[in-house]
Formats: sequence, structure tokens, C-alpha cells
Amino acid sequence: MARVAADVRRGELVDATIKVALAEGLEAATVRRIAQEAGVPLGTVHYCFGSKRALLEAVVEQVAQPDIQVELDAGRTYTVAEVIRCAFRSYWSAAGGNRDRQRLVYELVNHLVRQDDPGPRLARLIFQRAYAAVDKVLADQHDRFGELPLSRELLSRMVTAVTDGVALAWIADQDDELALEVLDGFAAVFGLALGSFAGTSDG
Amino acid sequence: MARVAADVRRGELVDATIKVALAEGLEAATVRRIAQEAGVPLGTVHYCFGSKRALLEAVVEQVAQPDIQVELDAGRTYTVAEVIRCAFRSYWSAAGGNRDRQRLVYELVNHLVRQDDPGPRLARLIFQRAYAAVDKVLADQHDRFGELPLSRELLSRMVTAVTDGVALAWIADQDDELALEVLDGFAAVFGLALGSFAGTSDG
DNA sequence: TGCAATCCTGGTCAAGCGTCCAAGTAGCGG
DNA sequence: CCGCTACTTGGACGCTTGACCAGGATTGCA
Repeated sequence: MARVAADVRRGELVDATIKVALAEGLEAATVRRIAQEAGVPLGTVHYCFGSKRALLEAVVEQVAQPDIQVELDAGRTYTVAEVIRCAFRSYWSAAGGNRDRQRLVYELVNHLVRQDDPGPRLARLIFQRAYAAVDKVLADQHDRFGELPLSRELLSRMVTAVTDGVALAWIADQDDELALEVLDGFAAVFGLALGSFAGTSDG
Repeated sequence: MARVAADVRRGELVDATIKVALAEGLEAATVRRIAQEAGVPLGTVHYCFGSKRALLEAVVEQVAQPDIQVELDAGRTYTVAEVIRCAFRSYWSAAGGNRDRQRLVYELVNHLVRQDDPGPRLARLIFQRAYAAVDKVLADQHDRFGELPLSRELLSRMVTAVTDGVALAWIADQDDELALEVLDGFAAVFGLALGSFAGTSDG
């Protein structure tokens, strides 16, 4: 096999790990399975990462927290609920499948917190990234939302909890339409709650 | 060892499984570990359950979904937000630790859905039970809430998503105060959204 | 007492796991 | 071409896991 620098090979192995874990679960992502997916022998995995644990830690660093795209028509006026709904739907349907990614995240977190350092710290890092992504949307939509009744930090946690909770239910029932319906319900509730203040600031 | 009927022994083994899984995680709940916890030899576990899988399926049947207690002072008037807040706090602090149980539930669900039948069906059963518990509270508080802007079924799913999402964050950060703060935030948001309708019906 | 049913027991087995490693090989620079 | 560094490779190793099982022991009934 053609040689590649270990750094490059590491990236390939991390990608293979994510691919296997997404498709088959973290439990099934054995070193052998990952090696197979990457098309390298077992020893290569161990050459590039001293241990499986190191590989999983690298996976955490690599698993991207995608930005939440909010695509709105420029000439149209949106209510707060509509913006939130758009954000939730965009999140749910994002390319690469955010709900699948969410599931992997859950599995990683649950595994990591029971490990020694830096496991628990990495688990928290995963959540910090999620909060930051939500916070960015809140900041971007500041003009539209105006003064919020709850801190942006708290709202970021709340929104993250929503998407996490909905993704968990999806793990059990695999029902995308139902998930979107629940997210719409949250958009409506958040819209009512936040919109009542946004309306005030617009009035 | 004194003999007990297999049915009784099965109950003991299920209890031992839950105990180990709660304390150490489902991953650590090997047949040997469970046998040790129950104080029986390995073969006894296999005598009572043909396989580990059968044991886990029995665990699902046994893991209770506790009712959500809403304790309100009889002589006092509560807003919708206050009732919801009370329910969330009660849920979080319930004896036996609902957040710990929640974690076990996630582990079971995530494991079961990748198994053959009846795994996926049992995973859905777990969620159905959670929705039913929330629905019961909504029904009990019908006089206070009045007509709701969203169906009770949808609200049940939304509330379950909230508690699930908050419990997930807790797995990573183990911060009870923060979790309660987030739940309070949801109570406020739900209160504002639902209360605007409850206020109408009271007006 | 004898028998049948059922539970208990202390292993054993095969498969799979992560880890380890010695030998081989590729690529680069002198 | 040679030496060195770094990557590749095909195992082997020790341990763990769930499953399996033959024999023993207990209990209840005829």
C-alpha cells in the first residue's frame, strides 16, 4: 500500500470510525471494523493511535458541530416562531443528517464520562460546542428577537435540550415527520413566549 | 444455597442488573458482574434466562416509569408556569433519582434498537410509558390548564423531550442546579405560551 | 422410599476484543 | 547506492465475554 503520513492516516481512520459508528453504533466500531472500513491492517490503527481510547478522543475533536443555517427570504417578514421553526427544520434536515450525528454524540458522551480524564472533559466540550452553535443563531437574529426574557446562555441550553430530546425519541421510533412536528410545537411555544417580548420591543 | 423458584430468582436478577447498570453503566453490566451482584453463580443466570438478551428484555419490562407527582398547596393559587415548574422539579428530584434512571433508559433504548425484534418494539414501549406519565399530569391539571393550544399527545412528547434533553446534558456536566435552572426556564416558556390561553379561559 | 421435576454449580468452550511486535518496505537525503 | 526514518503488515498474545453443560442437590408427591 502507498504510504501516507501518519497525520493523514489518522484523519482517514477518524473518518472511518465516524462512518462505522454512525451506521452501526459505537459498540460495533471495534478496531477491526474500523481498520476494515479504512482498508488498512489492524496494526496500522495501533501505529497511528496508541490505543482505541486515543482514537475515540480524536473522534471527539473531529466530530463537527455544524453551524445552524437559518435561510430566510430577504423580502419577507417573519414572526419569531417562524424563524425558530426554520432553524429547527434546517437543523433536523441538514446534509449529513444531524440526528444521526446526534446519536453518535450521545454514544460518545455516555462512553466518555465513564472514562478517566480527559473523557469527562471531552464530553463537556461536546456540549459547549452545541451551546455555541445555538448562541450564534440567537446573536445573528438579535435584531429580530430584540431583548429576550431569558439569558442567551440559558436559551442555548434549552434549545440544545430540545434537539437532543427529540433526537433521542427519534432513535426509538425513527419517525422524521413526528420529530419535525414536535420541533414545530417547540417553535410555536418559544415563539409565543419570546414573541410576546419581541412584539413589545417592536411596538 | 437455598432454592427459590425461578420466577423469584428472575426478579432478583433483574433487580441486580438494574442496580449494576445504574451504578456502572450498561456496558459494565456483564453476566458475571450481575451474577456477582445477585450472589449466584454464572450458570444460574443462564438457567433463569436463556441469554443475556432475554435478561435485558426482562429489565425493560421491569424498569418502572414512575408517575410524576405534582404537589401543590391546597389553599394557594398557582400560575401555569408555577405548576409546570413544580412538576419538573418533582420529576428531577424524585426518590430513586429520575435522572439516573433516565440514563439507564437511554442506554437500554440505544442498545435495543439495534437488536432484532422485540428490541425496537421495547424501545418504543419505553417512550410510550414516558408519554403516558406526562399525559396523566396534563389530564390531572386539565381544570387549571383549560384548553391547550397543542394536543396533549404533542405536549407529552415535547415535555418528554425536555426532560430527556436536560438529563443528557446532566450526564456530561453532573450539574443539578444548572439542570433545574434549565427546567425552570422551560416552565417559564411553557407557562407563557400555555398561560396566555389559560388566562383567556379564566378571563 | 423412590422418582420426577427443578434448581444449583463449577467449570469449559469458542469467539472476539484491544494490545503488542518483529520483520519488511517505502521514501528521502546525503 | 546506502543509511535512516517512518510507515506497513500479518500475525500472536492474554484477557473477557456470552453461551453451554454434565453432574449434583433439593423438593414435593405418590
